[in-house]
Parts: sequence; structure tokens; C-alpha cells
Amino acid sequence: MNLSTKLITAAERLFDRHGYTATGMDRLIQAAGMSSRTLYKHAGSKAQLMADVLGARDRRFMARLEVGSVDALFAALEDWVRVEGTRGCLFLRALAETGGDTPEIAEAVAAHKAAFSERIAQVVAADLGRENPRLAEQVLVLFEGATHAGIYRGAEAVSAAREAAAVLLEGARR
Amino acid sequence: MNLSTKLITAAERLFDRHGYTATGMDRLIQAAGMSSRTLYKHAGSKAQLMADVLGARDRRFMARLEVGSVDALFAALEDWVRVEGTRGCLFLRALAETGGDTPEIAEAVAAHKAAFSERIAQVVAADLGRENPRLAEQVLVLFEGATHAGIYRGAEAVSAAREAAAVLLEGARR
DNA sequence: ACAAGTGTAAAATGATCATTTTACACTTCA
DNA sequence: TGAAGTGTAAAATGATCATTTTACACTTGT
Repeated sequence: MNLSTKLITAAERLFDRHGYTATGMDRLIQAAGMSSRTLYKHAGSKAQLMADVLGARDRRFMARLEVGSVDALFAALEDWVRVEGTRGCLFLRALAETGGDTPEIAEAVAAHKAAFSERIAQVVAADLGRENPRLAEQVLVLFEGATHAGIYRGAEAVSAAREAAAVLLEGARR
Repeated sequence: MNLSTKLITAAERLFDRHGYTATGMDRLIQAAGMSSRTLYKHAGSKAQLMADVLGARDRRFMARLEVGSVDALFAALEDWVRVEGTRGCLFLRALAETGGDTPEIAEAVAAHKAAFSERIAQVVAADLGRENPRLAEQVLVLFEGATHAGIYRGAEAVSAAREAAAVLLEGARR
């Protein structure tokens, strides 16, 4: 594993567990096992590092959502939660923590959420055989809801969302 | 308006717009229009101040959810979003920012989410005429989803959730 | 052999952090 | 009158913040 990957991996873990602002560069440096000079050569700044982390997370997350049905979408979320835990959406958390005032971060979040919305719409269309923006919006809300309710309701929230999506899809089919 | 109320109001605004960690005591002191000595006499610490803010928000939010139908629940959310904007759930954000490591904050969040979950279950039971924990979980997920998807999808997300809840409720009725 | 590139360790930068302290003014009530 | 309570303004505390700099070691390709 090269230095950049090691840095991004360590940073993602710390930002996710303790928050962006609360994570100091000292801890990042120590966790990544490199000097501050090297870290800044690779990342440029703390904000840019967070943007890089979000980029990596976007790739990893979106890869899991390469599925052909709405049910598989929620199955993928169940897997994600099982593997990565439930601490909410890192993108929305980063945006909220910075009040939307950090351009690199705001742009990374906007790009991810646009891709995510588009993906949901595609999967809904593939599953249903035709486009249905309203249903897609509902599925997106269920997905986002499962992600956040899961923080305090656990895996139950995800399976409830999965079931609700199935009901709504069935309703749209008839 | 007394000093404590003024402090809580100013603090809620700043924490909500800029995040808990990123908001310094200097800004709080300036916004509340009082000395640091007075602020610490009233709040005790920054973490306790955030806990007080969450307590006030819980009262204000839960008061809006004193309704008798699931549809009114989402109507209340639409009102809330119109008045207070869409920056996600301050409770979950505070919890994530502190990594769950600040007891005062973790307790305030747990108390609120317990009350919130209970309220949803009550409203679902009242609307349906009988208890239905599974449907309540789905409504909770839709509510939480609308709150968070609304950040980037706007009011559309809330009305989609409202519609979805109506469909699920109708399904449970038959 | 030597220049360029990439790395480390550690100190310095100057700002900002949450919190406490010092010194003083105003009201209230006995 | 005078003590207690509540407030302000401003400085001091000591830690921690993100970032830069200085000085040095190791590899690599020519």
C-alpha cells in the first residue's frame, strides 16, 4: 500500500469516527505513520484531504450500488452497515460540520449526492421497466432514512426500509 | 428575554449553522451579548451548553409533533423545514461530531431519539386504531430520510416521504 | 559520483481553543 | 450603610490548532 492510500485510509477512519473538525493533524500524522511534511505534500491541506477521503468513499460506496433491483439496493446497504457500521452519511456530516463554507468539501458532497440520486433513479427504472421519478425520490428517502435511523435503531431500520420499498414498488407496478 | 434563554437561542443558531466543534466560545459570547464569566456561570461548559441547546430543541420539536395522524406528522415536518430550514438532524450531527464521547451530549441525544421513536409509534397506533411496530419503524425511517434527503433534494423529499407514508398506511389498513 | 526526488524528525509559526481570573460597577434588600 | 448577588470588560492560562521550515538521510537513474 502506497503512502497516499495509507493516508486516505487512516484519514477516512478518523474523520468517520471522531468528526472532521475534532480530528487534529497530529492524530492524522500519527495514524498515517508519516511526517507532517509528507502529509502536506500529498494532501495539500486538511480540507483537501477530506475531499480526497470523500472521493475515495464515493468510489467504494457507488461500486456497491451497481445493482439491478431496488431490493438489491437495500441488500447492499445492509452489507455496508454490517461491514462499515452505522454512523450516518459521512458526506452530509462533513457538509454540516463545515456549514457548507469549504468549497472542496461542498463540491465533493454535491458530486456524490448527484451521482447517488442518479443511480437510484436508474435502478428504479431498470427494476420497474420505465422511469418513475416520484418512486425514485421515495426510494432515495428510504435509503437515506435507513442510513440515519440505523444510528439509533440498528439494522431493524434498514430491513424496515427494504420492506417499505418493496411495497411501494409493487404498488407502482400495478 | 432572560440571559439563559438568549444564550440558548444564540448557541442553537450558531451550532446549527456552523457545527458544534467549529463554533468557538468567542463567537458564542459575542452572539449572546454577554461576558464569558456570565456564560460559564449559566452553562458550565461548552458540552453542557450543547446539551442545554438540545434539550430546548427537543421541547420545541416534540411540541410540533403533538398530532393525531401520520399525515399530520409529515405536515409538521414540512412546516418545520419551511421555518427552520434543512440542515439535517442537530441531534445526530452533535453525536457524530463528538464521536459519542461526550456524555452530556450522548445522553441528550439518546433521550430525544427515544421520545421521538415513542411518539411515532403512538401516532401510527392512533391513526391505525391499533399498534403496528413494523409500520412505525417504516414511518420513522421515512421521517428521518426526509430530514436528511431534504438537505440536497429540498422540499420534494418531504412530500415524497409524506406520500409514501400514506401508501404504506393504506396498505396496513386493508 | 552526483543531482534530483522522496522521505523523516523536530522545531517554529502564529492563531485560536476552552476556561479561569482579576478588578470593577450596579442593583437589591436587610 | 453595607453585604450579597449579578453583571461587565479584559487579561491570563496553557493547550492545541493547521501549517511551514530547517536540517538531514536514503534511494534512484545517469
